[in-house]
Amino acid sequence: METAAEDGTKARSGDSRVVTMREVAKKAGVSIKTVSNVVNDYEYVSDATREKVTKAIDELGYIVNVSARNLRRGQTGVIALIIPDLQLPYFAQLSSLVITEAKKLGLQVIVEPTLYSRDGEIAALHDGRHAMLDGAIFSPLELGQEDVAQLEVDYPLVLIGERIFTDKVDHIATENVEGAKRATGYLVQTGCRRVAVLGVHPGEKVGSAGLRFQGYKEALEENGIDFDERLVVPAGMWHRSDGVSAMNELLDSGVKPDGVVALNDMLASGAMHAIQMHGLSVPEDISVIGFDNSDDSQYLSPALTTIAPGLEAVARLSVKVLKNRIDGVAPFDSTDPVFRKVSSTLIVRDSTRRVIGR
Amino acid sequence: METAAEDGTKARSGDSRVVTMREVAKKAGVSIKTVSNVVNDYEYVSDATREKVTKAIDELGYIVNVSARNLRRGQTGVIALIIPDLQLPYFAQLSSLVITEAKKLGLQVIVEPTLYSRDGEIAALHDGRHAMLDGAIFSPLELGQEDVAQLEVDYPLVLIGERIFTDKVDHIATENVEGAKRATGYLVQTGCRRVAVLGVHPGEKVGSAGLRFQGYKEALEENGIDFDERLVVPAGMWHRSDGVSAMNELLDSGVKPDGVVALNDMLASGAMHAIQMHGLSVPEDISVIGFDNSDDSQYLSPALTTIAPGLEAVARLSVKVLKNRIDGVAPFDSTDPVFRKVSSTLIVRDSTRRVIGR
DNA sequence: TTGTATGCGTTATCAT
DNA sequence: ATGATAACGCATACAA
Repeated sequence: METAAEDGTKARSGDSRVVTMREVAKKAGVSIKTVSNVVNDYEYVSDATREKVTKAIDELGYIVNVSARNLRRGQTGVIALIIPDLQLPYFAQLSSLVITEAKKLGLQVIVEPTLYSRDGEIAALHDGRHAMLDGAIFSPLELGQEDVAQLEVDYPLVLIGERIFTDKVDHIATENVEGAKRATGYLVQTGCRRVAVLGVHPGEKVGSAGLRFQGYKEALEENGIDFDERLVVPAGMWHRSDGVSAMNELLDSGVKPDGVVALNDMLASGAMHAIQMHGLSVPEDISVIGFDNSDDSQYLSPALTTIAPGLEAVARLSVKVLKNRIDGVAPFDSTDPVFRKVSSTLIVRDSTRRVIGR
Repeated sequence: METAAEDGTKARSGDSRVVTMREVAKKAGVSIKTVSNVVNDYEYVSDATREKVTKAIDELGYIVNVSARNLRRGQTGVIALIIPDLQLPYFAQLSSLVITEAKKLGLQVIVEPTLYSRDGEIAALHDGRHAMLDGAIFSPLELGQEDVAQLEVDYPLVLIGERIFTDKVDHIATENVEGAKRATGYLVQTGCRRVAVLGVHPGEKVGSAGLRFQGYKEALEENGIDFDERLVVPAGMWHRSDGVSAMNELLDSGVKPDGVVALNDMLASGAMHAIQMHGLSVPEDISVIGFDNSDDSQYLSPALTTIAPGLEAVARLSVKVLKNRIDGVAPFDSTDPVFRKVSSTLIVRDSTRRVIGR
């Protein structure tokens, strides 16, 4: 790459400062193919030759021309990451991790926010731009059961996240039911008996709200605690202000919970605020647990106990599977789609009471 | 792009489903050059020819092979966005906007987080990978006055953000002094007379803390209010918990402020929490104003009045300047570096009292 | 206004 | 183990 031209014409036309394989070959006294072999870590190159070539490469400051390589290979080394919104902490964190993992495998990432639109998701999947991408990682939000056909694309695609509506595509899933179950179970362990849940989407089943709510119910059942409808508070959005409203509603209704499972950290943050505004304290009067382990959950007052969904593993696995599909190599070169569920972890901080008897 | 091969060998070798310009040319009964002309919106193509070609392109589903074009042009159509941390809301938002703007100009963006390391910033600037990028937008954090030489790179580079330590490089700056001045001035307009400031970095001048603190002082002076050292609270980090500590410190020290300028929204969020924990109310007892207009500032309780730094404009301008530098075209094809300051806006919400007399 | 021919830098096929 | 050479698909001199 060179400096922008200063005369208003095309840059980098004349000055051929770019070092090519040919020049390296000449300097090292070998053929261009040998240089290529060294650059691509071809096995059968004598140590002596390899050394000579490496030296020439260093001295000339040669770097491969990715465009030429891509043209020749029919690949680009670039993958797309299709997500609802880069500004949501959850996805910002995910993107950050995917970028890191991809870099390790020599892949670059184009982040493509669909901004909560079904059309945006479909466009991102079918856009002609995919002709220049090697594959994609897709976190669906709006696409539903009826859109399964949209996922049949002619390039390697890996699904990530909660929704499960097909077994035809590679999928790295997060642990929603189990995570919520763990959260709820932990509150019970600490002595909570009247555990409320915040952020439920009534009627929904396959989304994160539905799955997490299911985990909550399963935990109660396993612990022999009766389900109480009055402790269930819906919230369409999961922003902090929704947590405030939901918690206020609950407290003002007269039901007195001793624990709260918020379906994400923002709701938890809002809930703690509302509790404190009611003159109650967290965790002495009411324990609060969140979900996502968002970056600032540790900076809340008190620091939030929460469930970490294992985004690192999601990023690592999804990139690896995709890369294997692109290269057509093991271990993911079977025709069977990969399905993998990443386990969640409980992060204990100060918004929950200590476990009894410790 | 095609599906991953399923036999463990290289994908897309044999099946030549890829449509080339040659095929389009044949189908349209014109030369390959003419197709190229149409694809690249060359001016002098007769309408009839253009129509024929466009039709053939549609029917064949042709899309240009970007690798080939890049190889030929010596460009890649990809720029880097070098930022400290994608997980910080401010940078997540910025990235999102830059990606959007770049897309409009046909550019793709590789986001490169440097993770608060000076070495990371230097590496990002000088990495050999830049050979395959057309240019970069860089938001420095750790690099300082003594590193100016690091910015002399051989590719188009646009600086963004607060720190100003060279006039040799294109720079789109944000309005720190003016923004903080506006924030402080607004509190005074609403009747505040004892305005505290949270998050100051003592001794620092060129960073955002220094500049924003300067704005605070200038506003007091212009409004004829005495500067009171006891109302200045330092905070090394700008997380929510730092806001809590800083505000607690202030309130416990006995000084009674009637307004608080927090140097960012996180600090403001923490400050409101501390105020409310002290049994005081926002804005009745104390007004609070933040800085950054972060995505969730509107969801705090009460919704936060804050300063929006105009990130949209930063994104738009920086991408535009960079694109012009890459192409070597007007209006940014002069040899003089561009310097542009983006103005900030006051966003009035509920954490500040109403302006008197309204 | 359009066509012909050449080369961008690499990798892959065949030799040797 | 290494070399010669033909593509890959496109953009551009230059010619017509």
